[in-house]
Amino acid sequence: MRILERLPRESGRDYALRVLKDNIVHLDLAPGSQISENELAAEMGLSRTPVREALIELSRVRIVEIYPQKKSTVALIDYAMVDEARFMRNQMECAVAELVCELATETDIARLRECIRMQRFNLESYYSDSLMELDNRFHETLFQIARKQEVYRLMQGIAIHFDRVRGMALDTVKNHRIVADHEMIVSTIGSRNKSAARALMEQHLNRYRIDEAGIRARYPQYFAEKKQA
Amino acid sequence: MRILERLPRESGRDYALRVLKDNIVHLDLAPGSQISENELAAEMGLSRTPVREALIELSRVRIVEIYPQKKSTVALIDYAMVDEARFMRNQMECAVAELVCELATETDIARLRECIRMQRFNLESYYSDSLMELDNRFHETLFQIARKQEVYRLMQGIAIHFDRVRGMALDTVKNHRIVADHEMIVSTIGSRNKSAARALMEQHLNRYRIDEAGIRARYPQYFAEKKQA
DNA sequence: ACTGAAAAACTAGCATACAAGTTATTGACA
DNA sequence: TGTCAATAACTTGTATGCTAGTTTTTCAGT
Repeated sequence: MRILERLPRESGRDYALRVLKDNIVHLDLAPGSQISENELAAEMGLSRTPVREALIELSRVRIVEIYPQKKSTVALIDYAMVDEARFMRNQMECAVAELVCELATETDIARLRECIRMQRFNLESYYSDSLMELDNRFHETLFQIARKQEVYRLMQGIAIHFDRVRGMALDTVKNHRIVADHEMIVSTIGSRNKSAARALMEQHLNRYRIDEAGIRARYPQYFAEKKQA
Repeated sequence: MRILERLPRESGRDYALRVLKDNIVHLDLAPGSQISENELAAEMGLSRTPVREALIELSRVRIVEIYPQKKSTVALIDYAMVDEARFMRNQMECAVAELVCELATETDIARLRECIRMQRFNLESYYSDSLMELDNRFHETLFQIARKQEVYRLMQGIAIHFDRVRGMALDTVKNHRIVADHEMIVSTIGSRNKSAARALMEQHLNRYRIDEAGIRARYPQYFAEKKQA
């Protein structure tokens, strides 16, 4: 497991959460692998309590499974879960895009353009690692403008299912395409064209579609059996 | 505070959660009131640990606010929060209604009709307390048919903000209206009419609109100041 | 070598003790 | 009576011990 640096005034619980999430999305804690409060606590230099609290929180979004008195595991990849995360994001982002057309002030739009400027800069300097971060910031800003920050937070909670498979995909998303999308979206927001904004957002989110079958073929042991309906 | 009966194999944490939620929505734990892990634990006959875990979970949906080393409080009513909960529900329910038109089998539709049958029975026998429960079951069934159960669970998490003000409203929703809505919705689902199902669902959810100003006037001390944007 | 039961080594849930920080109280002094 | 500092009484965060349940291991008996 990769142990991150603990931030200045970060609580033990938040630290444990951050470390666990990082290791889960990067597959250092493999899907299906068993995890133990004791071991994790020892590795992070904490006691069981904050680690346990973090695990409980992760189990709420079904990325960790706790079997009382037996064991806890990192959840296997369940495409039903991934689909729910994507579905929720699609619906909320599109609705937010429309709302932003109504609500955005000139200052708001300037903030969005600033996001995009940083993304462009990032593209040219080939630090493509952090583009995802800037991408997230752009979308979060949209939710802020629409006054739907809590919805964004909840969404991010289950988004970890999606993020985990995103990292496994072979064909990475073309980054310049993403930034170009952002520019068009902001432009339609500026012209207050709700239906266009929604349509562009829908198209934009579709770029993140991933090759489920390909990943499943390469890592069959990471996948849960499809449940019967 | 109202202490509920502990269920057979219910964990301490789940029990604490249930008791806390119940007391929060029924205002026995008033908005803004201070709560202490120690006191709550004593009242429920538990130790701090499970109570604390429950409080952490409630703080995730911002219905409880934890100020480390200072105090914890029941959140004041924040209409921004209520709006987010309603927004999320509206969007997801409408999208799910469309999905159900595609996915519902005859068996699924029979399940929905059974829900409605029980609601009708309930209407006639004037046990109107539990109609909300049956109403919830109907909507949850829709999410199950659409294979979006986790989305439903997340939604229910912040729905507590909405439920709390719902109980404070003077003019109660006309119950027979709700059941009639359900019947029309199922009927459009049966005919696979997506746009009609969405429209009916939107109309249906609008029946839950509440008189914000009226409640605020009666219970000003329960409300948070409006934040500056 | 195989079977099966006892025992040891795990698991997470819960209780409790302590630490670190904040607030309320007390009481001396002006 | 009023001020202010010491202190006591809270708060939540974390560590640790104990309980109850499950799994694994051990080892006797065949």
